[in-house]
Amino acid sequence: MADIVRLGRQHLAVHGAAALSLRAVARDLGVVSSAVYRYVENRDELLTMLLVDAFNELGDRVDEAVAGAEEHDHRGRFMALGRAVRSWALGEPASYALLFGSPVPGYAAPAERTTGPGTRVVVSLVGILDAAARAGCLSGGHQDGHFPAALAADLAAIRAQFDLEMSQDLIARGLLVWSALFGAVSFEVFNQYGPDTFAAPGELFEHHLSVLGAVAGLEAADS
Amino acid sequence: MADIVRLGRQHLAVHGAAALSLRAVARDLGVVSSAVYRYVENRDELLTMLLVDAFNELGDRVDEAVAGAEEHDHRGRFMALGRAVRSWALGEPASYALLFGSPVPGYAAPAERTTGPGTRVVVSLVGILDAAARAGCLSGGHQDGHFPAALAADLAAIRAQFDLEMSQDLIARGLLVWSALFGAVSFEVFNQYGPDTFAAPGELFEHHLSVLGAVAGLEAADS
DNA sequence: ATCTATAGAGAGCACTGCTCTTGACTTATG
DNA sequence: CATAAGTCAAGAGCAGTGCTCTCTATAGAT
Repeated sequence: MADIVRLGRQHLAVHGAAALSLRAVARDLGVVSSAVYRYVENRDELLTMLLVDAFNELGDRVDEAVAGAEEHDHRGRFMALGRAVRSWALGEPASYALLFGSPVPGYAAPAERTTGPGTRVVVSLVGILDAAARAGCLSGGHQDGHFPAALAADLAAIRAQFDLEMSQDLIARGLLVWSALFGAVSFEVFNQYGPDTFAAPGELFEHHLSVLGAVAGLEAADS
Repeated sequence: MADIVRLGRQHLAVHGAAALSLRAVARDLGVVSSAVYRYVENRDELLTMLLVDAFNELGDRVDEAVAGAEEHDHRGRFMALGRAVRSWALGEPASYALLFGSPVPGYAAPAERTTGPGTRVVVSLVGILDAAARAGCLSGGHQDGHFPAALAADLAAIRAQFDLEMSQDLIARGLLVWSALFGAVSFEVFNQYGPDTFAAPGELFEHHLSVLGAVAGLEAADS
């Protein structure tokens, strides 16, 4: 019953994740509450459906945005990815909160159904960075070194898992940029900067993205 | 009734923010549910109490850590701040989620009671950065410029509000570092890196902190 | 025509936040 | 000392929640 997911998304957007009520969507569906249990195992399963739905929507937006940039403009692709994440998050704050905010109490996302869609953004990001590295467009730290042993092992494992060309240093920077990107988006979506601090949050984000690109090793195109 | 806050914190830590139940803390208090309404207006007011409590605990930890570092070792103070945030967050994930995760549905923190404690960390951070700037220890971007007008105005307003010496460029970088720090912590606390990705999350964080210090303009001390 | 699968209704259990009324106990006051 | 005021907690009750169970109506297949 696709209607259930549709109405669930609507409720999610209006009332937030933890207030998602099966009875309420049943009401909106014009049906008694017990009836929806024919189609949905659980409140948690509905939450999982909405979770993978949101993950895929975000992934689609990011893929579109990245594909819309020049293939060899690695920095442009990175900026497009960042902007896509931000604009989706601002447009769907409740879904964003479900994906990247505090975990819903008593709910654990089933890894086997969510890890695939849940990693699309980071897969896209490492794809961009590794392509830049292979093209020789990633500045800084071209060799491994000076990492503590355990961290070096973790980074090596990641490099092996994604079959990357990048040095450990660049992988570590990529991880920082990844978390920093979502940190910046979360601050904006969750209003962590304080009320009415910025008249132009988009411009601040653009600045952040630019600096993060440099941190990742993507040089600013000389304009 | 300090016991209510104490038991509330305990429930928060065990069951999470959105599952905080007045009836449950009343049960643990050995009292009927209506009785706690003598001392607490609301479920939301209990949440607010826990919120400012957590903000202050985090602020205390950060202040202690920063005070424990050499006054003129600006980079050391920054690293101490970051480590304090991370260790508190990992120790009190539910409180951290309440402060920096998705907003609790139907709950809006009363600004007049939370903005004070809620800004202690960022006040400490800008204090560190501005002290470094005044001491001439902040590298990069010593003059304003090349910002869009609206963003430049926002940054100028921040500089005026906190009476800062730093250039607009350094303020913008400080904001990025601020949000990136919490992004990195959130990724770790909320398990966003994926399950079992890192055997040594602390070392990765240490790396991130080091890079973020450089982004803010704090040069690594030559060792 | 009968049999079966399916969709939904309805009642019910245990839980939640919250309100209102009632009663007991303590303290201050005339 | 007796009475009035104030404080604390209990209990009932309302509306909402997730979830389970049993029952019924209907459409399609045999």
